Amino acid sequence: MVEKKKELPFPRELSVGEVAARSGVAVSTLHFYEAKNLIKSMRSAGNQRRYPRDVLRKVAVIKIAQRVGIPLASIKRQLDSLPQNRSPTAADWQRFSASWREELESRIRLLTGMRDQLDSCIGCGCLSLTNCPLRNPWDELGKLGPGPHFPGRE
Amino acid sequence: MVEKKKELPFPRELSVGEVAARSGVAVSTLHFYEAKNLIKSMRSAGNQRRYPRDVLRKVAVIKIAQRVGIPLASIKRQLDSLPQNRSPTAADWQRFSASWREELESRIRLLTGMRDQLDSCIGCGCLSLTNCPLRNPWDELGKLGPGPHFPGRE
DNA sequence: ATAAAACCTCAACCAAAGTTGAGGTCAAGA
DNA sequence: TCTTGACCTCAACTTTGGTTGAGGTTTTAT
Repeated sequence: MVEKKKELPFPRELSVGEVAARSGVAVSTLHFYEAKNLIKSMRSAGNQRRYPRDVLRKVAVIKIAQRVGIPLASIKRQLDSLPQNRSPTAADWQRFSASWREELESRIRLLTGMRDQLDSCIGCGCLSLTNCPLRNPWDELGKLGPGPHFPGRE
Repeated sequence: MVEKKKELPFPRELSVGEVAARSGVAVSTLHFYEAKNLIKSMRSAGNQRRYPRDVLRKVAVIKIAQRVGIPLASIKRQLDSLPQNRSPTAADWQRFSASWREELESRIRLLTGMRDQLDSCIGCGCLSLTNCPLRNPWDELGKLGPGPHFPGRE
């Protein structure tokens, strides 16, 4: 029996409007992401965008990474690192997730360090130009957030 | 005895280059801050900027607030709220410091909430479109960071 | 068959936080 | 005095992450 790939009616390709509606981003944003090579599309006979369903997950990943504070350029590098011969697996996304976690940890450490410094500044009435550690980020605070060198970020 | 204000040689007015050198920001940045009304200057006979020494503290405050993540427009609103009849006191700066602390707290709460969500995402292999709370910021995470409404921020 | 809704491209625009450059003036040391 | 360095203004450019609009085509529903 030759297993012909049938056109299943349900998981068919999505139009840009459908992706926008389902992912919650504007159509213009999808155009923008495509221009930036974060996502790509096939085209219909009449040149309209057609997306595989897995674009929804990609857009979700982009939005979450943005919420973590990762710039699109870095997200693109991460997406580019996915194997192109197959659809990304849960393990692939988990690698992303893990690296975001490191980024988050480091940002939290940095902010917490600042908050604690701010506490002593409140206490001592400082912000003084000579001795407030908040003045020069290269000191104690710098040590708190040298950053685990987020993949693909310079 | 009439107390004539003597020109003290030491705390004299500073040129833009001196302020740049001492505060660590570029001259162009000082111009920019002045254009945005964050700082102001007197002018010499030849139209060059002359700053009172206290501009150094103001610039320091701006830089620290920026490190906390506060946009210049909000910083300006805070600076504008200072009494203009006298030089800012330690108590004035402490109010700033306290409000930054709140801002920091709220950002830390937000990031921590995200990190914890991310943990469960790593655990469950999710990022799934249907059940990952990271997908819709309006849920649990939203509640973590309604923000104490940072003064002068909308 | 036709009209409305959705889509296309390309260019321009927005905000934030500055930087860069052109063309000209001011001030300080040799 | 004269030259160099520091300064002046104003306009344009940069980056990030998009949005808006004009002018034209495709798809879909009636």
